[in-house]
Amino acid sequence: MDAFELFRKLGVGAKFDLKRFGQDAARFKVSFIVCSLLFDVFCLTEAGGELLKETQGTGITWTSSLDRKIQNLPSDGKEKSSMKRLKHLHQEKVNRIRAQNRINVHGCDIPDPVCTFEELQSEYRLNPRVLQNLRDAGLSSPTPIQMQAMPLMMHGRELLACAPTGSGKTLAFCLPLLAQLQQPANQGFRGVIISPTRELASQTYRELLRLSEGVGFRVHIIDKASLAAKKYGPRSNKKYDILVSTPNRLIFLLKQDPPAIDLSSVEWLIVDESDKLFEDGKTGFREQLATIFLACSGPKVRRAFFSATCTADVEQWCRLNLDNLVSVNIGHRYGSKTWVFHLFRNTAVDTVDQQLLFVGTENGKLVAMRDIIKKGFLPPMLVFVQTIERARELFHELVYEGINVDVIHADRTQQQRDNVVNSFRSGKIWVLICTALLARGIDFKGVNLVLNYDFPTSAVEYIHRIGRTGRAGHQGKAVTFFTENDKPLLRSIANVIKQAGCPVPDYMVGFKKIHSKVKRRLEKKPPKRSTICTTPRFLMKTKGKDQKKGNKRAP
DNA sequence: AAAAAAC
Repeated sequence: MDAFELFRKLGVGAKFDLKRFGQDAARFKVSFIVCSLLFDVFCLTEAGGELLKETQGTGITWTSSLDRKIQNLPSDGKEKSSMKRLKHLHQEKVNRIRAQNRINVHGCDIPDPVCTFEELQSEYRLNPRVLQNLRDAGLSSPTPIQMQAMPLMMHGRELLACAPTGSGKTLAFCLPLLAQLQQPANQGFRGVIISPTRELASQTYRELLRLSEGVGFRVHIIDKASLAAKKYGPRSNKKYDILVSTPNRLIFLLKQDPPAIDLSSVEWLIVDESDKLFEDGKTGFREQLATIFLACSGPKVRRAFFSATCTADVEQWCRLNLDNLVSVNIGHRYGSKTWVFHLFRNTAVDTVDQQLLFVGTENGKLVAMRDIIKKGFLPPMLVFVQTIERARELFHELVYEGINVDVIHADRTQQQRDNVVNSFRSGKIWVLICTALLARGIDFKGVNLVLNYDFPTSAVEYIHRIGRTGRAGHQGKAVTFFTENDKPLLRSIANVIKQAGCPVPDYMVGFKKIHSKVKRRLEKKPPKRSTICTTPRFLMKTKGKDQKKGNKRAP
């Protein structure tokens, strides 16, 4: 592709809502980010023509590193100054590509973004078979996060990457992982990917299998820790390359005596949904992650963190602990106080039509739910509730409605969980009731509606839930029920919806921020959620009492 | 606050 063609393509894709941009910039403190962006917009409109002429003459393409080209030029005085000019022009182009794709980078010596997958082969020696597998999967050009994260990983840079739900993060780390490992080797695992749920691990695993088909990489997933202990133990032949796992299964292997797995050859440790895996506290993931970090003891280990939402905590940790960190943000990042909020629209969330629906009370939810079913809806639909118990209850309420409905949560057996996911993928299940288990990372093709039956407890949770629809540029819809009880949290979610460009009643965003005192009180005394049930009260009470008595009498 | 994560 020559410079002209690319310039044209980039020009067509450019859409800056200058009016909105101006308002936002005025409303919030203008930072260097705004300045650099305005500069790029200026370059795009004013300097574009001149730039085009110059690059056409030199035959420089976007796809190769300019420095190398410059080295090949003869270096008398005249050439030298034109070299400088070229270098400058090249930097402007790179800046513009980043601005147009909303790629924000932070760090030193950052490689240029790639604009095509082919560059991974020409510049970074990606196996041509992997490229073919990509084409077979119908993937033609990299998404913004892939454009920047892939060359970074190819240069062995440790990174913290934040990009919207459904914007291709999995591919953004799988491709460079395959490219960096070059070919299968018999020295034990060289790549490890950690996921917060088994469902996500298995999805990533299958994605890796598909990408590496015909290349011979041995990709593994720990599906049963006891079996895996034999497979990867000290006596094994080490014929494996990449491992995908949830934290505890891996730790189980590490804690055997002697350890049933050796991670000392790991070159890449990738933490998917990193803010989730950084969750602290007694039962949080953080300690588990720390154990895994320590086990990857090799001198060559590099680490990469990916998520749609990034907490200040993760960012801080990365700044302190990673080597020459680069952070990449696509659009703007939620959950970090250090970032300038509200400047961009989140591209993934742009593709989701988001609605808030007042249903009055707990009972109103069931009425509204039945109404949606009665009116007819376009399956598949994903329904989020807050607890396992409520997932069960809602399932029992809907199972007689004459629709194909099922339920998934961590209390179901692995077999049941796998079956449910498979049937939902194949379309056998129309309505799937779920807990936070499915909130992150899961890529169901063509979910038409995400229904938040229970109000999400945070904006972050909301973003991940509704991110199950509207993926990879497709259109999706999300409806969120709310009752009187949910009003304290309404403001933050209404703001997310408003930023995404969906209409929200003014009074909602006008709600006062809840004071930390009030918040604490709410945390101590969470509003008691009634159960989901249509059985008349008097029947319930009798049944409940009887059960309790029975329990007490039992020895 | 709940959910998730080993056998």
